[in-house]
Amino acid sequence: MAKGLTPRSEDFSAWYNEVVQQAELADHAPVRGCMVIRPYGYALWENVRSALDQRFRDTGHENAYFPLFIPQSFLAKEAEHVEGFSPELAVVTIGGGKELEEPLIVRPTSETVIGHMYAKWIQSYRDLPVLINQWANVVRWELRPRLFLRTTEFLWQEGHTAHATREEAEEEARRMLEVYADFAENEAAVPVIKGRKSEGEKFPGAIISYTIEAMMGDGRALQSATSHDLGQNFARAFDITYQDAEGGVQHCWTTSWGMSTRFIGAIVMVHGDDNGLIMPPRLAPCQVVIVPIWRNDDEKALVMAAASNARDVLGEFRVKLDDRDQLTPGFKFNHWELKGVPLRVEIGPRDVRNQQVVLARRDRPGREGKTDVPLGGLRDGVGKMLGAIQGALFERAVAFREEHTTQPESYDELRAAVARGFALAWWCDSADCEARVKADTTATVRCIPQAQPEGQGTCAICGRAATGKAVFARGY
RNA sequence: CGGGGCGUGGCUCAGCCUGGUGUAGAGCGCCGCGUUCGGGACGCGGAGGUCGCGGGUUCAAAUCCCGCCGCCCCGACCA
Repeated sequence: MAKGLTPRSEDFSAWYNEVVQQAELADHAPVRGCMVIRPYGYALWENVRSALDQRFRDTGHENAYFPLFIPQSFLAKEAEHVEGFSPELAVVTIGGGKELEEPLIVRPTSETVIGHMYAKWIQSYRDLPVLINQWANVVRWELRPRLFLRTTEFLWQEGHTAHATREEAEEEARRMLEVYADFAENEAAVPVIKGRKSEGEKFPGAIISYTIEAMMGDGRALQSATSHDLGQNFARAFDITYQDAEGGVQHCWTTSWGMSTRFIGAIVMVHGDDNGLIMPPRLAPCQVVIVPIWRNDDEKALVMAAASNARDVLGEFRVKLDDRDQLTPGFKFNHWELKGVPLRVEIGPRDVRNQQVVLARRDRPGREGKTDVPLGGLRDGVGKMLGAIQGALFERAVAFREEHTTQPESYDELRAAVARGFALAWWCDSADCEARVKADTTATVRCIPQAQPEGQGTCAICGRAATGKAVFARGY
């Protein structure tokens, strides 16, 4: 076990805070609730960003940038929206030393400004659909901040689209949910449940909110991305209209969807172990670290030559040669394990003699994860093993989720189930039952999964006829 | 906002209860030199602190009293 790192089983929350800071992903900023994303954490975010951005482009979206400041009056135009966001707004009242005529909101999300602009830009059905994404920072004055999971300012992308018909908008919202799920599972190795938010949990101003929910290493759920069908709510509020082919004037149908730096927290909490982070290879800032081992200057020359050669051979991967000569190999092993580098290449005099290296997998601690690989097969071996680690992390996360998911029939069973993980339970879709669970257990309806079982049941809370199965869990 | 905890070198903390031990300590980290290096090395030398801030009590305050500020953790809110 890592020195100075609280075991996950002892205090998951302490483990999380320690690993985020010790692995140098992020640090607390001087302003409460704000964080500094350090280079290692930012590199991870950049990899998340590229993988998502490519998917957005592939689905026809373009990037743009809208302003940080929003006139206060804009927020008020959509009733649910203003009600939902008012408590957590940062408001600028002074600019250039003078009190502003109208206070400015620091954007908590951009539906309103973007809606305002879309109203200007959209005239005809020929202008539709508008498919825009922006990468930006937003500010929400949250009550209890936690690094990555809930910070006052955070980074995200927010997609905003406008369509001619309800069906198109609905299709877009669902498409982007698929994009998020594909990203989460295939890039981050984080298995997710696709579903719909309950009425009480949906985005302020949306008619339907879709979500992907992931299980963290303590059995709690994290909403990892959302995609909203906004119906015509914002189009009406901001007068986003178009003229159709028949000459009539119609309101657009809009969507919005986002994934944030919060997802970094999911990567940490899904894969990490008592030795620190485990980065999924496809997103890892550093995929392979080479640790040279020597006893004297002669060996050092020999080993360093082999090590830098190995680095060149592995040029297609994100590789680092740790040539710091004041640190022992054992220290470096632990250091890079804390940082979650998926694969380590050890090269010592013995390996140089044998024309081989030792590969050590981060996801299998100790000797069990080590294999000898001949130099000739290094490049292929590393490629294959990174793929194997990516797959193993996903499988492990799926297995963990299955182990911690139960299908309660009774209310007592449901209460027990949410204490240790997900409860997939029949639910009558009533807010009363949802509120009762929340009051008794702090768990909420995380989503109503797309994949619904055959047959029918009765609500595990009230016993009335259920409308479907829902995932109940404690969330972040 | 409710509950709990904490502010002392870069980090983690001891010292405070019962004021005075003389230049305020430790471990880790950091700097220099040397020996080491296949799972968190060691020796020697060194740098670094207005004890969160402001008052008060006292011959004397890190220590006692009052006020303030900040941070962390748990809950309500939330991506």
